[in-house]
Amino acid sequence: MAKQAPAAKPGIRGSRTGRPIMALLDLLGRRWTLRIIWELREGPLTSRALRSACDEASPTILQTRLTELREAGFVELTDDGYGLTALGRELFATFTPLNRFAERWSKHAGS
Amino acid sequence: MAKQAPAAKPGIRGSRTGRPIMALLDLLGRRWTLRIIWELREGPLTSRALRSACDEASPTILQTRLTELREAGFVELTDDGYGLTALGRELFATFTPLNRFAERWSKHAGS
DNA sequence: CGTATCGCTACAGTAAATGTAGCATTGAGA
DNA sequence: TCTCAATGCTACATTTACTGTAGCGATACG
Repeated sequence: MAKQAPAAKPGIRGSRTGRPIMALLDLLGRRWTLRIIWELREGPLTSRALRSACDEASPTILQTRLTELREAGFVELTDDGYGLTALGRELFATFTPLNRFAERWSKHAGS
Repeated sequence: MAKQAPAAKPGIRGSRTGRPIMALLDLLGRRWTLRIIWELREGPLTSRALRSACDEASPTILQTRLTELREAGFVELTDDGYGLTALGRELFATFTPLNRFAERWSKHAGS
């Protein structure tokens, strides 16, 4: 699976299908991606603060994800650290209902 | 495939934090999970039809994800194949806005 | 200068996913 | 009954992704 530089979103599986949702699902379906967006919801965090928020995940993978998220236009690096862009906040807003769903889910399936 | 019954969600990172959203983000943030739910949106698929829909992903990992999704209560195996449960359809509904967002995002064109 | 943080990277080790093959079961057809 | 095809599912070697730890260069403050 050689990854050439495609015209669509670089390195994002499914981005060549012409179905943006596939590219988005692929990007979001990578480890820590959803979590990062979630942790940045209330404002920018420094790379190390983000790492703490993400349960001390490996800086290697956080850096990788942050780069992907920056290329996707969801995250930007400012003087205050990493923060969601306007687009990123829109994305976050789309899965805000997830939070309420998660609460219902946790009651449904025991625990 | 033995149904273990720990306090939280078995094998789901963050399920012990008491924040269901973390468990859900972890589950959804695994490769093919979002995609599987997406592909089942219009009705049940057999395991092999699902595999085709998922770009011929490895049956090993699809089986793993399907088991996780079944344990989470999002997917069930019926006579027609794998399908979303009522809960699974609710979950799908929460990220339906993602589709529209993805369209906007693709026009925004990152990087 | 010394120290402390920042963003970021190297690298060995481990976990996860892939790709291919195939098993056991079921049901339809000859 | 004996194929034949499709089902859900698994084995296993290879490849890729991620982890954990350490540390770099740059910047800032005393």
